Amino acid sequence: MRNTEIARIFHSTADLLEIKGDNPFKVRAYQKAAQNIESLTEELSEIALRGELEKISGIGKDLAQKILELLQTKKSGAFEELRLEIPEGLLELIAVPGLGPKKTKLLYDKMGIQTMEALEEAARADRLKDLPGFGAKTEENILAGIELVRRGRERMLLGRALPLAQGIMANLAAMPEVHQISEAGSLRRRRETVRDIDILITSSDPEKVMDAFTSPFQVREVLAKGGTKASVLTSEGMQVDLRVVEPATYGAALAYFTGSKAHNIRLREMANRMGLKVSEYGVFRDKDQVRVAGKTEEEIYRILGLLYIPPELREDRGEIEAALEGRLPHLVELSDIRGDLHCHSRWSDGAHPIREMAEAARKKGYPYVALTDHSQSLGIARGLSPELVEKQIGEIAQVNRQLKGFTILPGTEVDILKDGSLDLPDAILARLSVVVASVHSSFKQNREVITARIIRAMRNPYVTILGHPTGRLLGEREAYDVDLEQVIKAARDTGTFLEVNAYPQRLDLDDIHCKRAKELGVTMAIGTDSHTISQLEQMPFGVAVARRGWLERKNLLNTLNLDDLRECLKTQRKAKKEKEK
DNA sequence: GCCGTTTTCGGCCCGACTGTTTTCAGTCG
Repeated sequence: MRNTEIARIFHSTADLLEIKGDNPFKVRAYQKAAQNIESLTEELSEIALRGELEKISGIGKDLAQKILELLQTKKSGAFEELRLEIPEGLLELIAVPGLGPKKTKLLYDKMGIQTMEALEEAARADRLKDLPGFGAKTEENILAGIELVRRGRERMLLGRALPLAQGIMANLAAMPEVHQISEAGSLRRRRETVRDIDILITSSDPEKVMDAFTSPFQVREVLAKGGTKASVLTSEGMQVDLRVVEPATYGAALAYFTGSKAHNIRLREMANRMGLKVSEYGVFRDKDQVRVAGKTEEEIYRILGLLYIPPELREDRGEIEAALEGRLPHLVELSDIRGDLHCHSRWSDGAHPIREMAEAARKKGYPYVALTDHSQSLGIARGLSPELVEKQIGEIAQVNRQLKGFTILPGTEVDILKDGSLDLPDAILARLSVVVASVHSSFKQNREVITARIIRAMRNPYVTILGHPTGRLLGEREAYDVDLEQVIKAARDTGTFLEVNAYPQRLDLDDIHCKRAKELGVTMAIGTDSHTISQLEQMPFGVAVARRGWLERKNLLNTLNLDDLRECLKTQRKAKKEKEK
C-alpha cells in the first residue's frame, strides 16, 4: 500500500472520528499523521522494514501498528469498524463548506441524510430548518456550498497567480495611501498552486484603498467590501482578498495569514511553553497581556528564540527545529542563477531562432544558456535526427562567434526510449555539452519497468541532467509511477543532475523531493523548458520550488559561472565514464 | 492518539464570523 493511500485513510479516519464526536485531539493526531506521511519521500513499507515507523513525527505506537496492519492486510480493523458505525457518504457531506461534523451528524441522526443528493433535496424542500441550529439561512448556505463542491474548487497555477497578484499589488503600491504591502497565504509560500490571493497592507486611508481595489475597472465582481477587508473576483476568476491592518500588528498579521496552518500551530505551541501567546495581533505575555512583538515578522521569530524563517519553508517540515538550532539553509535567490539549462529553438518545437533565444537570455544577464532541442523520436515536436543535431552544432558555433560575452552551450533534450536506451547515439551525445534526458512516451509502464528504464538512461555517461523526472502536468496528468527514492539514489550514484523544471505546469521535481535529493547530496539544475523568449521569465517558479525544497546556491548546477560549469560538466562526464567500466 | 530542558499524565492554537440564539455552538482559516 502506498503512502498516499495510507494518508487518505488517516484523513478519512479523522473525519469519521470527528463526526462521531470523538476526542478532538485524537482527530488532530490522525490529521497530523496523515500530513506528515504526505511529506515523506520514502515509502512507509520500507521504513517499516527497518522498524522505524515510530521515528516519524506524529506516529506513535498505535498508529505505527495501524500502518503495519494496512501494509500487511491492506485493511485497518479500526477503520472498517468506524465505517460500519458512520456511513462513508457523510465524508462527502462534511466537505460541503458550512457543514461541519456536528451538523453532518445531526442530519444523519435526525433525518437519515447520508448523500449529497439527499441533502440537496431536503434543503430545497425546506425540510432542514426545523433541526436545532438550522434555519432558513443555513439551508441557503448549504445549497450554495453544494454548488461550490460540484463546480470543484479549482486551484490556479503559481505561474498564473503570481503575475496576477504582482500586477494588482503594483497598482495598490502606487497609491500614496498604501504604506506597507505584501502578498500572504500559499502564494507567499510559493506553493505550486493557490486557491486565492491574499494581500495585506497598512494604510493611512483604508477606505480610499478599498474603493480603488474594488473599482469595476479592475474586477469582475465584488464579493465583499468592508472597512478592513474586501474580496473580489478578477476577470480570470481568481478570488483576491485585501486586508488592512494596523502597523503595530502588521508582522503578526502577515505571519498569521501566510501560514501554513501547521507552521502557525507549532509556533503557538512553542509560545505557550514560554508563557507567551501568539495571534494575528501580536505576541502577548500571559502574565500581563502586554504585546511584546507584532510590528514585523522578524521580531516575532526573534522573541520565540528562532531565526527568521523564509515563507517558502513554513510547512512544518523541520524548519522550526532548524531555526531553533541555528541551522536554517541559506536559500538560493533568483539572482544566484547564472543561466538556463533547458531551452528550445525553432529547430524543434520552439518559436524562435537560436540567435533570438540567445540574445534574450543574454539580456537577462545570463552568461550562458543551454540549447536543448528535442531528439528524433519525438515527431510531434519535430525532434532532430543525428544529422540535424550535427548541423545545429555548426550553427551554434557560428552564433557563438557573433555573440560577445555570451555562450550557447550545445545540447539536446534526448528521449529516453521505452527500454531506457537513448534516442541519439553516444557519438553524437559526446559532442554536446548539456544532455537533458527525458521521458516523453510510454508513461503507463509499471513502477519497476519505468524506474529501471529511467535509471538505465541515467547511467549513460553522456547524460548530464534527468529532465522533468516525474512527467506530471499539474491538473492534467499524473506523474508516471516512478520510484523517486530509487531515482534520487541513482542520481547520487551515477553523478547525474536532477532537473527542477520551472514550467508552471510541471514544477518537476517538486519541493519535497528536492529536499530529499539535497539530503542525499544530489545537485539539481533549474531549467525553464522555454519554447518562447517570454518563457525564459519562468525561472522564478523554478527558484520557488528550489527554495521550498531547502536548496542553497551550492546545491544548484546553474548557479555556477561559465568556467566552473564547464569544469563541472567535464568532471561529471569523466567520473561517469569511470563508473561505466 | 501523540508527546515531554516544566510533564510517562495532562496537556494539546487562536480568533472571527455566522446564524441561531437570548449567551453561544459550530465552522472556518
